[in-house]
Amino acid sequence: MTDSTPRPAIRSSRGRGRRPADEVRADVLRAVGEMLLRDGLAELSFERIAREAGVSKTTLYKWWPSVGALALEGYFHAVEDTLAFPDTGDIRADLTTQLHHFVALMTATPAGRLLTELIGRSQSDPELASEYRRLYSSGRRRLATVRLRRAQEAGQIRADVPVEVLVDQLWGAIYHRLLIPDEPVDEAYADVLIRNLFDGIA
Amino acid sequence: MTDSTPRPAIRSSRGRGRRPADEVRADVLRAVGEMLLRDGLAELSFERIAREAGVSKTTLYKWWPSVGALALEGYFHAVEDTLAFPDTGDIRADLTTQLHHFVALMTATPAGRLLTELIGRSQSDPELASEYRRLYSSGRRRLATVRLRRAQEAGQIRADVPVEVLVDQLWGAIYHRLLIPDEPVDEAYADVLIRNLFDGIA
Amino acid sequence: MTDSTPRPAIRSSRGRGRRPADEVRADVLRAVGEMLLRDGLAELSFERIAREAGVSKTTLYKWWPSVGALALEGYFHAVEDTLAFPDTGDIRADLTTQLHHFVALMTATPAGRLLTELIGRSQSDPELASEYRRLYSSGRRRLATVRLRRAQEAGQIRADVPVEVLVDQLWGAIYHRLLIPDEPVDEAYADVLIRNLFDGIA
Amino acid sequence: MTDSTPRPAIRSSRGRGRRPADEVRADVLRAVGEMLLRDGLAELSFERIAREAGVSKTTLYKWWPSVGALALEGYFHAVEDTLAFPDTGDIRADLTTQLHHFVALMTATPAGRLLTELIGRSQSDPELASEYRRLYSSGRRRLATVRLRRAQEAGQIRADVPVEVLVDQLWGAIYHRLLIPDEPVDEAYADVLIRNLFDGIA
DNA sequence: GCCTAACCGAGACGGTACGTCCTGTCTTAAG
DNA sequence: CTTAAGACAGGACGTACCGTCTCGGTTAGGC
Repeated sequence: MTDSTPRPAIRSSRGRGRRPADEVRADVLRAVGEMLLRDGLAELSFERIAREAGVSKTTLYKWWPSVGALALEGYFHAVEDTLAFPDTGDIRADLTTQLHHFVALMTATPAGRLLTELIGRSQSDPELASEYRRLYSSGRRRLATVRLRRAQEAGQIRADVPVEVLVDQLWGAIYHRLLIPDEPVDEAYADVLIRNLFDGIA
Repeated sequence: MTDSTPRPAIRSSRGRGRRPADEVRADVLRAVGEMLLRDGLAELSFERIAREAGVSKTTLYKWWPSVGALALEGYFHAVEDTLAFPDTGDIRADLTTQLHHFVALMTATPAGRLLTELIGRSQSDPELASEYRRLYSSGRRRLATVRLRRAQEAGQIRADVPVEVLVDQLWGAIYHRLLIPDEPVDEAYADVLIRNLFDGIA
Repeated sequence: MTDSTPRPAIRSSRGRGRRPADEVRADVLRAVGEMLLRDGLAELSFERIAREAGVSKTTLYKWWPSVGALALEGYFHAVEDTLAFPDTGDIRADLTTQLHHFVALMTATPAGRLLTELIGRSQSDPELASEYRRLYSSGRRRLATVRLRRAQEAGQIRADVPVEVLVDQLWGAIYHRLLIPDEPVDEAYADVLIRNLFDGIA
Repeated sequence: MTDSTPRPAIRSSRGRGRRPADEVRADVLRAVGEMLLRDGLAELSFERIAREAGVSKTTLYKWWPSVGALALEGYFHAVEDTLAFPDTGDIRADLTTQLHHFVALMTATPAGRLLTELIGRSQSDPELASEYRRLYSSGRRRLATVRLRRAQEAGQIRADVPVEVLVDQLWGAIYHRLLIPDEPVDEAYADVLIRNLFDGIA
């Protein structure tokens, strides 16, 4: 970490020759992170990123297939949302803890807006879509299913329940309200989600 | 549906003066509908719509606040997906029927892609977002909550369950898989959604 | 003169029905005069005039063939440059007087810029060109030739000199410097113009 | 003049990347020249030029400050009116020769209309005005004054005559009739201009 | 003094151009 | 030979204006 000053494009000299790839990547991701938090995904473009990061468009096109894909990487660089899944042995308590954290992250930090913007853009950016899907399936969804399956083995969830579906009915339900925000998202809402599933609604 | 030929702006005569507003609106919506089904939302732009509908950009900007908002109206003009909610008295059967229809619409017709693209774009188009929210809350979501509340009064759903949340845990769960398509969406999936809620998972 | 208040478009009511033609014309010319003096000819357009004068475009198109033609009329309404030609019997003195006045008008008042702008626009606006030519030939040019011809009859100018050419070599020379302003225009310049012609340059 | 076919953008292939600057400039000037001779200055616009030259608007805006400025350059590219000033030792004969050529150029070729249109537009296009002034002062006006000053040193013109003024009273007088065309412009007219000055009119 | 036709205002309409921004490809120069 | 720098063709943006036209009202002229 020799050079982490903000440096909003002072460079200006240093000629045009080759620079170490890692240095360039770092510059790009730092700039994208800043821009995401400052202006949101909508304002992002290869053009602006190149200008702000002091990097040529050629380089960006070489390493990232679309603005969205680059934004996704910049998002993780900037947000670093570590949603570790607790395991106290009580699945219902652990789910409550986790969903409360998730709701807080989505509603009280910039991560919420960025995430919905990323999902939004992925509807028309195939590169972003597949990358996002990859990260999501191997990340958040997997963490959840692993923990749920352990609870199933412990007899806290019925054996004939496909646990992946629970992910949709818990986190997916929250995403639904984030993406079409006509109803509030808060901890009470998360509690109801859990209660409905565990106690049944009949 | 007597006239579905492409018809790339035959008009061509009739001078340039004012035309009856209704005629113009009809031309626009017809063109947008065709373009949506043919190319998808991503290819849509005021510029292209104006060209294809034989309408001036000024007119478009006067009546619609954003491409997305216009696309939304064109979507309903083209798709007209009437998802009436059945009421046989058995809520669980009715939900199954409705969700099966919904799944079919989303996976077997162009409506699915258009819908997710619209939700996607609404993440960065406030005009589209508020219009979509308005239609959604007063449309699909309301139809569902009304039916669910009736079931609640009939004692088929526990009284302390806020029925709006069920919308998120049924349709919202489906939207989740449509928007982040890493797991399949089919009738069996819909059945599990219903079973989990009615029977509970514990 | 019942209503000569500035009135920058207060109207706002009074409905839409027919108004006396003279009242409308007066409103238009007043507004055009103001706009010309304020912004110059380049900023003028039927659209803006209609807005500022509280008059409909239909009316403007009905009475004036082009913006330039309307501007020309508005110019005379606003500037009212009465360049009467003196006649003391001494043509050289009278020319000096007249040219000094002309130079002053062109360099010290807005009339100069407006006039060159009008001549400029007339190069691409045939309606303005012919109207301007008509006014010019029957106005300034005629006043000058009449006075010059009288001097010729009085023996102050050689009989074989076509006096119309003198207009070009006096006022025309000044126009030249006004239209391609690479040399100064002042009273000394006017004096030299007269001296060159009367004394010869050989 | 081997290639004067219209050629409405044959290129069409070659992708979209950067092209050698000289090639692009040449395409632009050729197209502008053709358009000027075909349609005149009034029909010229950045939009049309871009379309016809197969060049992007960005490029035009980068290199030329206004349509007029580009037209001026295109004019010289197309017309190439070399009005060399003869020097036979007899200034009066040389002036006659030169003015006859000038009159012919202005009345018998498209150059005349283009020139007056350019001067016209320069009244409301500062970029064009300053560029035109620069070219005019360092070109035609300078050629004339240089030749006139030499005649003055040779005693053919009185020493106290500021020769720049003669330019206004000869060419300027012609411009006057070109710009406000209410009197004819021909060789006889040119002769009178010279006679009036050299012989005096008194 | 009433009615109706002529006319006006308001402004929507199809177009064209503006000047800016961004995309994805390509060239040139520097290292 | 890679990188930076950025020019290039293309296309969309949102705005302004043009000249034509529709619509709704008002007023004035004919009765």
